[in-house]
Amino acid sequence: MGRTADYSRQTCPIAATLEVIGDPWTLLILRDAFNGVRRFEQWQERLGVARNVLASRLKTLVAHGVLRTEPYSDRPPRHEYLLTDKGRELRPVLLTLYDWGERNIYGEGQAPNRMVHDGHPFRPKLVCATCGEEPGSRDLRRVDQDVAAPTVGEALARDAG
Amino acid sequence: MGRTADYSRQTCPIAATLEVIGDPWTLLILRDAFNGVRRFEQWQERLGVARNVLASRLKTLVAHGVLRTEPYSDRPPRHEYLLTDKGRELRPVLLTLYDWGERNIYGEGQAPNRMVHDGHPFRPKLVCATCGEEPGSRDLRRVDQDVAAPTVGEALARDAG
DNA sequence: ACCCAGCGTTCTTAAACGAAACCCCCTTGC
DNA sequence: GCAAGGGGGTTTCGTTTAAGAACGCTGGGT
Repeated sequence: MGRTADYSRQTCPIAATLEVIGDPWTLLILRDAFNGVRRFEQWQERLGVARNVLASRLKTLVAHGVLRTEPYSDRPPRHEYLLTDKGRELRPVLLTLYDWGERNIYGEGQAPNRMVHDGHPFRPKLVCATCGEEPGSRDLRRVDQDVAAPTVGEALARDAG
Repeated sequence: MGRTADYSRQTCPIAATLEVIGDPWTLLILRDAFNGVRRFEQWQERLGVARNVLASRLKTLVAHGVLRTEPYSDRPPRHEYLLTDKGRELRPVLLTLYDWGERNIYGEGQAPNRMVHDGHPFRPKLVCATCGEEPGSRDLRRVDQDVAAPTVGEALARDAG
C-alpha cells in the first residue's frame, strides 16, 4: 500500500515519536530551527529540500505542536515558524544524534563545528534523573505495564484533540 | 530524481548520523535489538515490516558497523545480528526518543511500558559531561571550525574504508 | 507597468516502499 | 525417500512518496 512506514499500530513511545519527527528531512528542519532558522526560504536554501516536501513537513510539525506560526508582517501576510515548548524538548534528541555522529563517523574534533557550553567544550552525557548515575546495559530494563496502553495512532489522536 | 533524502552533501554530524540510522524502520529495528531481538524472523514478526526492506536495513546497519553478524549454526548456515560497540552507543538516542514520546504524546505514566533503573523509575537527563550541568538554550552554542571539514559523504566513505 | 521577494501549489517522473510469491538449505517425521 | 516446515532471505509487481521544475499568489519598490 505504498511506502510510509506505518508505526501507528504499535504501542511504544519511540514509535510515537518517530511518527512525528521520523520523516526524512524533519530532523534537519528541527536542527536548523534550533540554529535560528524560522522561515521557509531559509530552510529551503540551506537544506536544498524540495519545496513541496518542506511545506508538507512544516505543516505536520505545526499540526503536532512542535512548531507554531507567528505572523511577522500583515501586508503582505507573512509568518515564521517558531519552536514550541514541546519542540524545544527535542533538543536532547538532536544533541545525542550530534554526539554519535561526531564520535562514530567524523571522529573526535574532526566535525565541522563544535558545541560549546558556557565557554568549555560540551559533550552530552545521559544520566538517570533520579539517581544521577549513567545507566549501564544491565541495570536498565523496560517493564510492561499491565494496563492496556493505547496504540501510537490512538495516542496521537488524543494528543491532537 | 526519486525519493531518498540525500544528506550526504552536508557537513554536519547530525546529518551524518541520519544517513546511517535515518531510514524508516531503522530506529525501530535498533530499539528491538536493544530489547534482545537478534534474528530476521523476530524483527519481521514484531515490526510487520516488508521482508525486502528489513533485509536491506540490516545490510546497511552491518555495512556501517552498527550491527555485526555472528553465526549460530553451521548446518544449515545461520547467523544472528548483534549490536557492536558503535551500535550500543546509540542507546542515548533511543532513550531520548522514548522520553519525548512518553511525555509529549502518551503522557506521563500512560505509556505501555516503563523504564526501570536499578529498581527505581528511570527518566533520562542530559547533562554536560564536563561540568555536570543541564545546558539551557542560552549557554549552549554551536561554533564553526575554521578547518574545512569533510561532507557527510566523505566522512562516511572514510568510515567504511 | 514591471520586477522582485516570500511562500507556497501543481505537475511529472523515478526511486523506494509494501505485499506476496518464490527459492535455497537443511532437519524432522512418516 | 519424500513431504512438511523453519530460517533467511530475493524476486516481482503495483503503489506512494520524494525530487525537481514550473507556476501562482500577494503585495512592495521604482
